[in-house]
Amino acid sequence: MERAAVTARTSPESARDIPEATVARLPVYLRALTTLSEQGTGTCSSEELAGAAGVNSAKLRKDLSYLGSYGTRGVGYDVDYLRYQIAREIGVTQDWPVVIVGIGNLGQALANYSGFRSRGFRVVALLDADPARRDEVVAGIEVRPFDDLEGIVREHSVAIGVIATPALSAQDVADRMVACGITSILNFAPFPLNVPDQVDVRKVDLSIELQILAYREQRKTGQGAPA
Amino acid sequence: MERAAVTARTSPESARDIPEATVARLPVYLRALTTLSEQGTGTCSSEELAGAAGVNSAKLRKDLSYLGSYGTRGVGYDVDYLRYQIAREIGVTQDWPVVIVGIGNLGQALANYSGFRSRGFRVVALLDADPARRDEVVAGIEVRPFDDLEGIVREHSVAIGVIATPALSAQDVADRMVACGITSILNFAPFPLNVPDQVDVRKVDLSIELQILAYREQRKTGQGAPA
DNA sequence: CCCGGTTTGTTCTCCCGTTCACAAACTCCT
DNA sequence: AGGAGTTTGTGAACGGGAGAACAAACCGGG
Ligand SMILES: NC(=O)c1ccc[n+]([C@@H]2O[C@H](COP(=O)([O-])OP(=O)(O)OC[C@H]3O[C@@H](n4cnc5c(N)ncnc54)[C@H](O)[C@@H]3O)[C@@H](O)[C@H]2O)c1
Ligand SMILES: NC(=O)c1ccc[n+]([C@@H]2O[C@H](COP(=O)([O-])OP(=O)(O)OC[C@H]3O[C@@H](n4cnc5c(N)ncnc54)[C@H](O)[C@@H]3O)[C@@H](O)[C@H]2O)c1
Repeated sequence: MERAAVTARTSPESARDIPEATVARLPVYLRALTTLSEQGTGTCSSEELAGAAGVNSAKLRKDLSYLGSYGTRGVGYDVDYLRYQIAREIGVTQDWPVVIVGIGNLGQALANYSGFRSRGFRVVALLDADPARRDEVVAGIEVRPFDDLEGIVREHSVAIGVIATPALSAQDVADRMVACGITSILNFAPFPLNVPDQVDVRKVDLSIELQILAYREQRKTGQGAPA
Repeated sequence: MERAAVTARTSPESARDIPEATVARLPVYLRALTTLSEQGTGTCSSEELAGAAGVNSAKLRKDLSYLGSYGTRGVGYDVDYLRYQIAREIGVTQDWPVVIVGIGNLGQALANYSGFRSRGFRVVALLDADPARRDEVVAGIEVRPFDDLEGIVREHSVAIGVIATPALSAQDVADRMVACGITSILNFAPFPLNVPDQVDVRKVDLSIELQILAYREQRKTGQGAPA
């Protein structure tokens, strides 16, 4: 493995570079472990956990092996211990401040979602360019003008921004975010954002998901049109 | 590849099996082409289209080659012609009826989203188990009891269902959907659905997206904690 | 102390997707 | 008509991820 050299020079504790695909599954394991823990399960095998997470057990074990050797052969994994290790690896042991820009249909739903808070994300501000939206209070947070972005980002050291504006505004918003020092963006607008290399963007595009389903659906029915 | 046999029996025109990854990008190209068309662009090169879609031009050409040879060497692609070909391949030349179950924060945002309609998806019903939600009208559509699912699915030949209920209800809802004949599910609840093989599920998990960003963010700052 | 049963961690192989690079094909200008 | 310039479509090399399979490690009982 030629990556051994690189791995060796990184910092001592848990800093090996984890494959992209594995990183995307760790949150799923985390959630499954939380559920198991709440059910009072103290220990679980890779088979059980894989079942709860909806993945193959071999894949699960391989994924966990990137973090280190946290299991015990012949026994399994200690639920709470493993949960903490994954949480620490992902970085959700502490709170991440987040700003949401674009408080329309989707932005309001996001602001109202309790699942973010419980997973280590704290919405510190809701921003919207529309003056009519000011003074509105969504999820107990006042909607503020978009120009307040820079001040808020500095004050709370915000690193993560969420874009829920129309597609046409998305690039402008992203540019402003980057200028303020935000380095991670979750984009709901159907527009391919152009950002500097050091800035990470993840996009969520609901229409695309439906279109993928439509494609498969069409093939199932022998490309017949729906009703 | 053992799936070749299956492919062979499908109908003659444009029924090659397209790689998963390509299918996921076709909607992106479709949107980029629509934008170009609205701007009055009649022809575009793979380089231009790739730029508008945010991908590599080589990848774009390879993706399009799975559909057939719709370009002209030395010239490029006819925007409207290519757009139609992709739309036909995906199956969005006709309307797909869709039901949304769970009309809470997220379900309401989805119901109000105009982008689905314009991309070939028609919300035929909003369903919720909470009696308090009945008689509410969201996006001009009346919220109906969950038990109406079967009748609606039959009446409109619905093949695609969207789940926006809490995680604990998601599996029940999915089971009911499958029992009614729905064969494609878009799941927003953070729960790994268990469905028969012939049913396609795509999940959208917003918390996971944020957690992936948090992981990368943590590595950027030398695993330091945020403010 | 030893042995059978269990489960992890890892190795190996295969497949899918990405990217490079280039020949084939087309246009336009002379 | 021919050649220069442009752009597509694809063959081939490469890297990463999925899954099977197995050896190493652990537990408990005798
Ligand atoms: N609603 C959904 O379910 C849904 C589904 C899929 C995709 N999307 C996408 O998510 C985005 C938001 O959707 P929506 O339905 O909430 O739209 P919306 O029109 O309800 O809300 C958009 C909000 O963004 C604000 N805004 C516009 N320009 C801005 C700017 N430059 N700076 C700050 N704020 C600005 C508007 O004032 C408005 O409040 C869109 O890009 C849409 O395509 C939404
Ligand atoms: N709101 C968000 O932005 C957001 C973000 C990420 C994930 N999610 C997920 O999306 C789902 C919905 O989120 P939400 O914020 O809209 O929740 P919500 O509580 O606002 O709405 C859930 C709705 O589902 C209905 N419901 C419950 N059980 C049902 C059943 N068995 N059949 C039919 N309807 C039922 C409830 O009556 C309620 O109206 C949740 O699983 C949540 O984790 C939401």
